[in-house]
Amino acid sequence: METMGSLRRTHYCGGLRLTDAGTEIVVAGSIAKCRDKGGIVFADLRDTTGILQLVFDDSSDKDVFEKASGLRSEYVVIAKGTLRERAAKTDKIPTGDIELFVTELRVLSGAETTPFEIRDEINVKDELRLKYRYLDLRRPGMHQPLVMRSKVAKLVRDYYCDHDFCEIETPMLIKSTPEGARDYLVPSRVQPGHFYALPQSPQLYKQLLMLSGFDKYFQIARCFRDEDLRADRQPEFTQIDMEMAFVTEDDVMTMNEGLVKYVFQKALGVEIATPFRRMPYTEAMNRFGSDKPDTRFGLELQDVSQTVAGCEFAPFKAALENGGSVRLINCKGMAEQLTRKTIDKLTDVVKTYGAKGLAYTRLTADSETSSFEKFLTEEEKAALRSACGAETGDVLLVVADGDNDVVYAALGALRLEIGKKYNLIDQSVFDFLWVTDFPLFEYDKEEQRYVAKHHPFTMPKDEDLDKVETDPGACRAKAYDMILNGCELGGGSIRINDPVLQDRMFHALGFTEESARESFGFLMDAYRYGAPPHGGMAFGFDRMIMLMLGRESIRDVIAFPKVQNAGEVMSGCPETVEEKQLRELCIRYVPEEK
RNA sequence: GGCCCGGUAGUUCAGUUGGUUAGAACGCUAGCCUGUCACGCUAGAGGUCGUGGGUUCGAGCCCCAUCCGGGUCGCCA
Repeated sequence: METMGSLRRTHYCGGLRLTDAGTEIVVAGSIAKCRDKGGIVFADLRDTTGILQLVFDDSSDKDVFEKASGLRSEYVVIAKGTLRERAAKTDKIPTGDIELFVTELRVLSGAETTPFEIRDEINVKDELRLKYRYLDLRRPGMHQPLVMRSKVAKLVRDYYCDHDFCEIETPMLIKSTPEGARDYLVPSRVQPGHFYALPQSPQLYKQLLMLSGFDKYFQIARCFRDEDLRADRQPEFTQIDMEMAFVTEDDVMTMNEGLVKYVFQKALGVEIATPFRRMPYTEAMNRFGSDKPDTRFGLELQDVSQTVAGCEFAPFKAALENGGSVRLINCKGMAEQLTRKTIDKLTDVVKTYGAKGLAYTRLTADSETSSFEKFLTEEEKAALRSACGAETGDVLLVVADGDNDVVYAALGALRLEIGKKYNLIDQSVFDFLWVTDFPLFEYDKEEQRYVAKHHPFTMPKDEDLDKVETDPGACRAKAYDMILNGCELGGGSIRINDPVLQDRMFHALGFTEESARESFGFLMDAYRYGAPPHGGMAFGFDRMIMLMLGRESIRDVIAFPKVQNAGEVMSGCPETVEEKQLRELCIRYVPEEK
């Protein structure tokens, strides 16, 4: 192993071109691959910008050539030499026209054989990649998302700062509140038996900053939620969080359309048309069965409850009697693709969302098969087919349930499944959309009460103000979500700035005076001293990067992600701690069972 | 907490109705090779079949339990 001696890097690999030929340079990095031909040695040098071929032959210094023969993958080197045009060029890498004829080589570190090859094309299990995350991150394809994160974070700061926003940090150790996601708890040593929570979002603090007169706030904030993971959900994640005073829904939406337009233009060179389309929540649910509809393809839902009312098919009858609905998707011209066997598989899909089954009618050129039409009269059958525009070649997929949420969830998921499976989705577009007019409350069947759909500080629509007590289910909120390609990119709302209205909200949510004060007393007090109207939103930063780069997993855009059990395989956390640490926190030590 | 999928050489995988010495490719090691770039040729090393029980004359294969990873439902104001 050698030191760098007097050598210092003068250039990075990736940007060198034929026009640089003839210059003497020093490059540094890792050996990606050696090709030792005996009399001539080629070595690909990789740094964070790309790859440059090093070359050694019998005109090389003898010691240098010997050193080159001993190079192995992932050795760390610094090399000085003359950049020259290649005798044999390649268009496989951007630097394929040139190579470095090395005159001085210093091997700064050896390397054992890595558990997997450091190349983009490899296919290795996630488990292994995550255990050796530092090696996984050496792959050029893994650099891209982290570089993009950095770039986008800067653009976000530029945009908001240019619009007079102030970036303010809020605490990471905060009070635990019972509403919403489960908190990560942190025990206090100084106050035994007392706990902090890690923030699920800077929500309350940013609202307080508004009534402190900061007017426009933003923060790129780490957030924590102790809930189960998904491909697009990590327990520790980053939000672009913002809030503005003296604004309406339109103002917040316009400001953030501008942000997205700016970021996509500067970071990807993609022009996004603004303003975005807007779709009320009820329309999104009725047409797409989802509050984050993927509007890049059709297969919209149709409500046929009226048409089949009175028919004798038991599942339809039961659904309608229980206040639910019968809805279907007409898969136009897909009768050949959606075979009986395929429909059986799709039935399993809807069942995971609580549907009891999937009724169908399949109209091929030579036959008409249906799981339910035999229970309908000829008139009812004709009425149903005409209501949904059924023609030869179509397949009707029908879900009926007494719970409309089940019908929406099942058909919404079915729609996505078919769209993905049969490539109906245009992958080349960024399809933005606002979903607006969310319900203020949703009924929690388990707790038998209304809970806040967004959060308890969300302002009701002006025209629904009197429904907060009388008809909570019909009460709409000044809340909006930004949807990109069927994913929730961000969401927000106008907040309640009237303490009286806030009291009514807490009351409607089933809080007693005491329990509301217990959790949110400081906030309620704050609003008594004068608060401007304000609202804002938050974006999932990780998810944004993921969607910008078309990645499948959120783990790809996070340097050191957690796995499904919320642990981190590389370091092995979470881990038990020493009894002494627990005693300091007055937490009883429970030895591990053998 | 539920459901589904996976765990066999360093890696990715194959492994028949349970049957002799568990295979391939890539990687790795050694030798040869002066224009390679998925270099080529020759030879070689490399395996507690995730773990623990059980069934059996015999288990990579069957059964039970368990651990690890992935997807998903619930959950995620």
